[in-house]
Formats: sequence, C-alpha cells, structure tokens
Amino acid sequence: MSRNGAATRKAIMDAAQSLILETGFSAASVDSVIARAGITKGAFFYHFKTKADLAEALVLRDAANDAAHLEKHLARAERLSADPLQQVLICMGLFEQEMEALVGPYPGCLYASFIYEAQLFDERTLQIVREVFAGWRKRIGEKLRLVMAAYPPRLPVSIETLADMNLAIAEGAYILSKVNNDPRAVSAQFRHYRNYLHLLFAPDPAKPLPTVPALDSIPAADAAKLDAVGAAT
Amino acid sequence: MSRNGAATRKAIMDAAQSLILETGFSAASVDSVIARAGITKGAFFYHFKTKADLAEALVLRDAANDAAHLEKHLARAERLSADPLQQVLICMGLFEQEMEALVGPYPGCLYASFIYEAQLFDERTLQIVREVFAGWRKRIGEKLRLVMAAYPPRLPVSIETLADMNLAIAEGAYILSKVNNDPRAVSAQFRHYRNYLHLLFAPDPAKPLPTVPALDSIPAADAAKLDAVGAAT
DNA sequence: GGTCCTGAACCGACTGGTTGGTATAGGTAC
DNA sequence: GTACCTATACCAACCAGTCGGTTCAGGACC
Repeated sequence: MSRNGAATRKAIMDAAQSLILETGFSAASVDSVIARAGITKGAFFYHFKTKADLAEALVLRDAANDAAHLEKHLARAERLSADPLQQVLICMGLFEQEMEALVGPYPGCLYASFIYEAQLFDERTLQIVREVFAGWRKRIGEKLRLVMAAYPPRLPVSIETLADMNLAIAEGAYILSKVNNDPRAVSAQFRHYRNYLHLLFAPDPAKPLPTVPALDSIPAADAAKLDAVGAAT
Repeated sequence: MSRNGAATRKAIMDAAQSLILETGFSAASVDSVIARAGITKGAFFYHFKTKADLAEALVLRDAANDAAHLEKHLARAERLSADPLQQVLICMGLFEQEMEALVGPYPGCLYASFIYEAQLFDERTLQIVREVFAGWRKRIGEKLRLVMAAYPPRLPVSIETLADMNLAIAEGAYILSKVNNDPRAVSAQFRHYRNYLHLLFAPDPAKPLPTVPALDSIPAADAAKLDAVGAAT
C-alpha cells in the first residue's frame, strides 16, 4: 500500500463518499475518513489540500461517472431501436432495471447531500453540481426534442422541465428509499417516469412499454457499486 | 418578546429551521441559532434539553403543519368536485399554484435535510419522519384508490408507489430548485405529476385538466411562509 | 398597598472535548 | 532523490452543554 498514491487517493475518496452519504459532510470528519480508509492524517493532507478540496474531487468524480453512465445507457438504447421514443423508454428502463438490483436502501446522492449543506462548499464545487444537472437536462432534453418532433404530446409540456423530471424523480426516490429503508422505491419511481413518457407520446398508449433486455453487466462489488450505481445522479 | 416563553421558543425554532435549511443541521450551531434568534444560550437550553431535542420539536411542528396543509387542500378540492379524479387533480393543482407564488428558490425540506444527516438524530425523530411519509402515502393513496375504482388506469400501476411519487416529485423538485436557484422548478414538477395522473386515469385525456380557482390565502410573510409553504413536505 | 416569596424566563462566562489543519522527523520503495 | 506514507504532537477555533446568578410578573399574606 505504501507506494501507490492512486490507490490511497481512491481509498480516501471511497471512505469519504460512504461516510458523507451516511452522516453528511460536516459529520464526516477527517479523522473518521482516515479511520475508515485505514491511513493517517499525514497521508490525507498529502493528497488533499483541505477537506473542501476533497469534496470537489468527489463531486468531479461522480460527475464523470454519471455522465459516462448515462452515455452507456443511451448508446445501448440507440443500438436497440432507431425510434427516439423507444430509445428514451429503453434508456429509462435500463436505469429502472439497475435499481431493481439494489439489495439495500439507496445509499444516497452526493449532490443532494451537498446542496443541503451548501454553505460549506466553494462556489466552484457547487458550480460543478449545477453543470451536472444542466448537462443531464441537456442530454435528455435533446432526446425528448426528437421524440416530440416525431410524436405530438397529448398535453402541452416543456421539454426542459420534462427532462428535469428525470433528475427530480431520481433525487426524490433516493430520499424515499432512505426514509422507508426500501430498495424498491427507486425503480418504482423510475417506472412511473417511464409510464408518463409513454402516455404522453406513444401513439397507442394501450400498447405495453418496450421490454428491456437484461444488462450485460451490473456492478456487484461494493466499491464498484459506489462508483457506478451509488454515485449515479 | 423578553418575557414570553412561547414567543421565544418559536423564535428559536424559526431561526433554527431557516439555518438548518441553509447550512445543514451540523453547521447550524447552537451559537448561530441563538444569534439569529436574538437570545442567549441560557434561554436556548431553558427551552430545549439538547440540540437533538430541538430537532425533534422542529420535525413534529412540520409534520403537523404539513398534515394540516394537505387536509386543507383536500377539503377544498372536495368542495369543488364530487368526482375523485377531479378532486385529486384539483388538490395537486392547488399545490402547484402555491409553488408558482414562490419568489426565491424553495428553501428546502427538513425531512430531506435530516435524512442526509440521519446518524445525528434519535431513532424517535427519524420515526416521525417515517410516519409523515407513511401518512402522506396513506392519505393520497386513499384518494387514488377511489380514482382507480372509478377510472381504470391505462397502465398497470401500484397505488402505493403512485402516492409516493407525489412526495418523490416534491423532494426532487426542491433539490432542483436549490441547485438551479429556480423558483419555478417546483410548480413545474407538480404540473408533470398532475399530467401523469390525468393521462393515467382521465377517460378522455385530450380534454384539458381542470382549472383551479385561486387560493383564498397564500402566506406572504417570511415566518408564515416557513410554517405553511416552506415546511410543506 | 406594602412586603415577601416563588418560579418561569433568561443571561453569559465557563468547561471539556472535537474540529480542520500544521509541523516535524523519519521510513520505504523505486 | 523523489514520491509516498507513518507516527506523533500540536494548535486555535469551535462545539454542545453547564451552572450560578439575575430579572420580573404575579400570588399570598397582613
């Protein structure tokens, strides 16, 4: 362990991420982080200038993971159908499916946790969160615009808020999942979002939603889950 | 103010509530609370045994306010229509309308803020949050059950998760509103929830949603807003 | 109506512990 | 020799909570 900076840095970040989601940023003290990571204070401050610096690194990591996560599902959906509506429904189905695999309550979202302690962070860190949300809205919005061009919606809706709804549902479902200690809450809410899109756009809403093929790989290990699923949105 | 126990207690709670929503529970120190409330430490610990005790009092107050808030809107909706679907749509429309009146970003929800710092609270306090969520689900669920009995849904849905969706949308929208500094985000998301219910149940989804009469009273003062709107859900 | 007393309401200095962060001296792998 | 890390000690600031003391409205008694 001694001669591997990248691994130590990752260990610190993983420990911090889980601690923050459990207890909040304030309560996740540097001492508790280094205890969980199994390193010393010297090592911590060797890798991160301040605690706020660590926060920024965590948000940046999640931002990159989440963007990649979305792109992976979008790409997969595009391979499965050429129709924009089907693509969106399949993509959301992939998220839903992933969340069905949860065994415990959803660990929570760093963005939400930071937003509720916003005063503690640099403007720069909060800006990253804003950009993540804006990026999500833009990417889903693009797809929804294509859907709307092909299928007139049954009710007048704004694309931006409809794209935002994906994030809102996710964040809200994470909270529900934590409150009720219920792993199923997240997938259930994603399903409702999928239903809504279907009812809004599908020419024949009585026809069932597309079935989604099983994911070729669902992260299983704890660390991987934190990176790919736990950090998702 | 000087010799009025109830007023002092309320001042402490109001100061604490706003501070917690701004900075989180940990960062809302007793010192900062008493500074905002304009009282001293002695007064604080005269009214609350511990900081956790204050947290419980805050959650209890919000729980009562929220329940009353929902009942108010439900009663109003029941007066305006005898049809369960119309009632639900009008009730949600009332929430939507209230949120349209926001001038700044939504201040946030104590429940969510506490859930993300859950380790810091008594099991009893968290239990209250759980009960609030369960009560909300039960109350909306009752209504939705009536709706479903009268109007077969276009897609198979679970009443519980559909009722939960109301909370999920709200919590998620609050976060969106804070991240984007956008007062309109909340009403927009409520509108989508209303659209979804309409598309799920309305016999003729092409017919527009019911228009909702203006609220007879929308709280304006800061303190009242915190109690009635800001603390809502 | 004056005197005495009570107890709720409130004050603010103080305590012991924790916080983020620094310092230093040394060790070890490449 | 440089990147990485341990170990220990340390600091000022801040934290929740305590405690002896103060203020004052109102009741009792005469």
